[in-house]
Amino acid sequence: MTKPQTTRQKRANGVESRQRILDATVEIAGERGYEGTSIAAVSAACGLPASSIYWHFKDKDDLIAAVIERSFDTWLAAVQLPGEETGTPLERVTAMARNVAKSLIDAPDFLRLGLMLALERRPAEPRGRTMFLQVRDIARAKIAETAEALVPGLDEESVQILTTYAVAGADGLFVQREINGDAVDLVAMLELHAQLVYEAATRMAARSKA
Amino acid sequence: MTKPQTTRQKRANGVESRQRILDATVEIAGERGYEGTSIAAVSAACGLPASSIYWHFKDKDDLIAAVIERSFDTWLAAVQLPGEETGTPLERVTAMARNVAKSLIDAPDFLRLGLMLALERRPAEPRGRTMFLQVRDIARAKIAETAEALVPGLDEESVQILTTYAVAGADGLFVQREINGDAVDLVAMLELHAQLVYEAATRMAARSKA
DNA sequence: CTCTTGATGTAACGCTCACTCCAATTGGAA
DNA sequence: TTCCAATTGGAGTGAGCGTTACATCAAGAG
Repeated sequence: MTKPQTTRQKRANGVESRQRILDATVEIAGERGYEGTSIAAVSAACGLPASSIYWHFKDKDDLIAAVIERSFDTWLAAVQLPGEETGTPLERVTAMARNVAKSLIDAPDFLRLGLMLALERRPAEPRGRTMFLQVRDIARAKIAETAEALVPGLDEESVQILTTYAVAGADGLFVQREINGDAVDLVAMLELHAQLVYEAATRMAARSKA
Repeated sequence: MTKPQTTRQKRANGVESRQRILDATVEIAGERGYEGTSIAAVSAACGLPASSIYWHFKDKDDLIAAVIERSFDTWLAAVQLPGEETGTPLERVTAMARNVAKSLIDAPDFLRLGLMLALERRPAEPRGRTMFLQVRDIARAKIAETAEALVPGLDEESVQILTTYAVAGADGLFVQREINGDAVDLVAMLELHAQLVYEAATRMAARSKA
């Protein structure tokens, strides 16, 4: 997900410029969506001319995809930081939810922009949308994995249902917070969500064994 | 929400034209979002020139707001149709969730376009977004009302938490279905959601009494 | 028939869009 | 010093945007 540094490049501020362009883009795209993100606006926000943007990125599609990629890296780093891997299964699930909540508060750009792209269905699907769905599947797979590890005895279908429900709850609560702002206590809500999902999981596992 | 028919107007197809414009707009806006919805595209889709669109609607903002308004009416009619008002509280909540699921499958435009508008945060907020948030609060109030009626003993804060969680689950599951298509059984997932919310509610009520 | 009003058709307006061309600058390599 | 390649600056492209002006048409009213 990060560029290999084959040749040392200190002489010009190319790398820094690239970051500044991405910073400006994630801000604007997170506010106005794909179509609403104009190259002129990005240029004004980062202080670099349009030609520089097109030197660093092939086209607008490429720029948006790069933003998704980088903001996913940021979010993934935030969500994986404190690896609380001790305690009861319920405690571990709750800690996981708390991490997700904090990371979504600290780095909301990834999910906000991603959901906007995901809801749009234009004829020629932009690369950014595909990229979002791909990295989202990675997160989904990790959740499924965790479910199987912490709640033994779950059949395949139950895991799928629980995973879908878990992701949906996170998405929905995130949307609520985006709409209502700090009035929504994302940490508390996601902890509640984790608890409810965990209970549903244990019940499904018990039913599956019987 | 609907126009009063003061004078009979049979001579020209004005009312029908208005509907055709709204139909075309909801289709395009549901695919491409606010900025992606061009008057030219709407004009091509409904077969009427741009001037007709501007005769029926003040500007693009007005057009999108009208689409939100009409699709909310459609959705509200769908969700209120079969008034299952008998049975245990859990059965009633589940029936309610089933109605919501069916209505979202039959008339997804309202929520899809609304969520897209809600996630966007442009400087000059479009009327369509405000309209969506308003009608969404209506739905939210109805859920809170139902919670208090079916689960007595809930304090104010618990009602707010439960309502937020209930709406978030519906939003999130809807998004999942928009992304993954028919692979997501929206009816089953929302029934599960209703069950989990109901159990959480009874537990909160019990804890509140103690 | 004429007059009025609702509605459509045609053609443009000024502006912004994504994108390109190319000259200028910059700093390390030779 | 000369050269080269990585960037930047700025002007410009045609296409599309939202919106408007205005002529035109259909039909009920007088």
